[in-house]
Amino acid sequence: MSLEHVLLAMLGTPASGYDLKAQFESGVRFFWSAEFGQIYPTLKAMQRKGWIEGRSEPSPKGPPRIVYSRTSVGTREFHAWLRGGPVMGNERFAWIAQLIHYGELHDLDATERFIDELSRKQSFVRDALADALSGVEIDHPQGDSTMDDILFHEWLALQVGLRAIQARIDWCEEVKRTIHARRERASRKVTEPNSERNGKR
Amino acid sequence: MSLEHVLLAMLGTPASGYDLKAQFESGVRFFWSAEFGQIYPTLKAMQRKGWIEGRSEPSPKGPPRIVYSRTSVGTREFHAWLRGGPVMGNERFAWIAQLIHYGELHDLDATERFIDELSRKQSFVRDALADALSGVEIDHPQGDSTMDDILFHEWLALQVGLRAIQARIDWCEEVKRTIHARRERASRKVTEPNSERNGKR
DNA sequence: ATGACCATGTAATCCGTTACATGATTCG
DNA sequence: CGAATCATGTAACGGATTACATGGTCAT
Repeated sequence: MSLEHVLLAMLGTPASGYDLKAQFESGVRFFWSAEFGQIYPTLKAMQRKGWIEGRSEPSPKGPPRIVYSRTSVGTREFHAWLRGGPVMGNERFAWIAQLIHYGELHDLDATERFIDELSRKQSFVRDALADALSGVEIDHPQGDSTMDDILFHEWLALQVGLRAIQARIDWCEEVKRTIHARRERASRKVTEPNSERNGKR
Repeated sequence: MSLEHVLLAMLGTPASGYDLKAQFESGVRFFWSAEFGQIYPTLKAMQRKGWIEGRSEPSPKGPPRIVYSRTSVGTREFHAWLRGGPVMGNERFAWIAQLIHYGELHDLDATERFIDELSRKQSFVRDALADALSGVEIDHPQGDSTMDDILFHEWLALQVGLRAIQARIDWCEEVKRTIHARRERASRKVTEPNSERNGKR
C-alpha cells in the first residue's frame, strides 16, 4: 500500500490526521491525495505496526489532537521504500480513453469544446504549480546551488509536475489549430462538392 | 464508474470479454487497463442495465464466446459520457511523492539512481507509444487531412500520451546534469573547506 | 443561534487485484 | 503428454470514496 508510505514520508515532522489532510489539500494534492475516511484508519494501522507513535495533545480550538511521529522502525521502512526505486502505479486516464473514441460522434465542434475544457481544467493546476515553483525560485534566484537537499528535491518534484502538465496544455493549443484547419477542409468539401474526392474510407 | 463507459466505448464493434482484455494489453493499456476479474462481472452488470447485449457464439478453439454489442440505450449512454466533458480522475503519482521526500536521504547518488530508473521505465512506454504513432503516420504522411474521424481522434490520443511522457523523459535527462553539477560543488566543498561559506540553511 | 472551522472516527459501498477453478483445442 | 492459448467465471481481499455521527470553539 502506497498511502502508508506517503503518510510515513510526511510524518518526518510530526502531524495529526487533520494536519495531513490539510497538507494534501495544499500542494501535495497534485500528486497524491486521500480522504479522512482513509487517513484515520491507516494511521492506526501504522501505529499497530510500530511505524509511528501518537500522543494526544489538547487543542485550543476543538477536541484533542493526536499528533503522530515516525519511530526509528518507521524511518527504516520509509528509507527502504525510497531506495526501492520509483513506484509506478497503473495510471488511469479516463479523458484519453474518451478522446480515443470521440471520432464516433463525427462532431468536430464537440471535440473542440472537449479540448477547450481540458485545457482550462489543466491550466488551473498549472497555475497553482507555477505559483509554488516561483515561491521557491524567488528565494533562490541562482538555481539549486543555494538550496539544501530537502528543498532541492521538492523543487525537482514541482518542476516535473509543471513540465508534464505544460506539455499537455501546449498540445491542447496545437490541436485547436489542427481542428480549425480540419473543419475548414470539411466545409470546403460541402460547398465545393466537385473537388478531388472526399477522404472517407 | 468509468470502466463501464470505457468498455461501452470499446463495444462500438462487438467483442467478447476476452477480446476486450486483449485490446487493453495492446495499445489502450497506456491509458487504461482492467483484469478479467473485473471485466466479466462488469459486462454482466452492463447487460442487466440494458446497455449491451450478449449472444453466445461457438468458438473454433476452446469454449463458446459471449460476444457483446452496444444497444441503442448503451449508445446513448456512451455519447452522453463523451459529451459530459473530460473526466479527470484524481491521478496518483507515487514516484513524485517519493521524489519530494528524497532529500531526507542526503544521498545524491541514490537520487541519481532513482532518476535513471525512472527514465528507463518511462522510455519503454515512450517507445511503444512512438511505434503506435508511426504506424499511423506512415499510412498518412500528409498529416490528419487524409484520416477519417475515427483515426484522427485515435491519433490525437497517441500524440498527447507521447508528448507528456517525452516531457518527463527530457526532464530526467536535465536533472541528471543538474545533479552532476551539484555533486561537483558538494565535493569541492569537502576538498576546499576554506572557500566562501557552505549553503546549508 | 447559525454557520464555519477544528478534530476524530465508523459503516456502507464501490472499485480493483489476485488467486483459483474449469475445460476445450492445438502444437511440439 | 505437457504447455500454451482460448474462454468464462467466482471468491477473497484490499484500497478508496461517501456519508454519517459526534462535539467543541469562534465570529457574525
